[in-house]
Amino acid sequence: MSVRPGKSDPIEVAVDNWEKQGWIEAAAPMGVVTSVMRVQQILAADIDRVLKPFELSFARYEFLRLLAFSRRGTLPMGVVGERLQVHPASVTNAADRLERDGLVSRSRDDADRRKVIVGITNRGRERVDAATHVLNDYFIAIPLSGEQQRSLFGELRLLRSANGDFGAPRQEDVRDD
Amino acid sequence: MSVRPGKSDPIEVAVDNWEKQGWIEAAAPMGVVTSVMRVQQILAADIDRVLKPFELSFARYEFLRLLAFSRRGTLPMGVVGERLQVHPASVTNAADRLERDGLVSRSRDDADRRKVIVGITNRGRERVDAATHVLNDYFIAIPLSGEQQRSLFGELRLLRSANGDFGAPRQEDVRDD
DNA sequence: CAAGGATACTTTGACGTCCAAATAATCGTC
DNA sequence: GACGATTATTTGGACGTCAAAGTATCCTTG
Repeated sequence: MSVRPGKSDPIEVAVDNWEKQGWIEAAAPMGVVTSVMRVQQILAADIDRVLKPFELSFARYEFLRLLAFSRRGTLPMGVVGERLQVHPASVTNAADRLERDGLVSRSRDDADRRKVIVGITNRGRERVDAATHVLNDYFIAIPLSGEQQRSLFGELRLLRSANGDFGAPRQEDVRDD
Repeated sequence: MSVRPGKSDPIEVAVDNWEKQGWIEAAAPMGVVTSVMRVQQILAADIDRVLKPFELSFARYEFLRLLAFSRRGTLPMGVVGERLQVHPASVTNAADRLERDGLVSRSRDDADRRKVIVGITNRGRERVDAATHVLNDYFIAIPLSGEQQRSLFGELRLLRSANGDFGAPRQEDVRDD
């Protein structure tokens, strides 16, 4: 797992330390886990930077993006949390902020009045489309070959799968609004 | 990039949506980025759970681990931030908490009295060793083959490298104390 | 049809992390 | 010695996460 001369990669140093301690089995996965954490940190920082001019966090961007893709541009709060895999309180927080900025609006479901329906506004659509455009430029610039991307995606998918991120397709997931 | 029957993986759905919108080039890297974010979230939650009995966050664990590996068990604050790639304020925060718990102690560098030296206490060593033991069990249980781990590590390393995470080996990195 | 349990969301409060900016102390140098 | 650079700390704010409590509504059961 080590590379040529100039060690200096903090994570490789850590892996080496692990092996020196005799934690052979754990060394490689520790390196993988630490790498994921670090790469996430890098990506998050980049994305925040890209999204800053639009006054969107990644979480709020994903929220808007999800609504924009839905058939009617509206979804119940619960479904949003489910799709985005975030805590209900986080959904409420994000919705509060988006509503304050006039990018979404809330209303009650007539059929089930417990449900709160969030809908993207025209302003929200413009905002998220503009942001997506710039974000896509960033994505495209990521220095991985198609093959590397497929491989990486597949391995990460194994980790997500192990966590039960997407079990058998559930009924609720068939429809999209 | 799609798998067999039961779609229902939110990220694959997003990738499909991207492609349907005609954002072909950006679809795959978007999926990769989103996957990294999601996997980090899963790992962080797992690790927090594992570390909870030791009253350590992952950041504080890494802090202690770093000190425990250093020759003298002490490092200047600045070096800690550099190795762990975190903001100075975060280092101070973590050190405050660790000091409060009696796991590290602070003192001034005699040679350069601007520098604050943090040192791990015996209590800190016991704590981090115990935590490492349990954490290693978690790492070993990660469901990836050796080959997959190497591959994953390498691809993540490309992303870190692109960010300039570990350029040419710097002088400061040669020594370890 | 009334009661009780489940469901959907919100609210509040506590944490943890990150960043920016201001402050303080010290070092090196001219 | 004085000035500019370096090293930490402090403060305040923005976010995201979680737990727990609360409200409103739905649905089933007796």
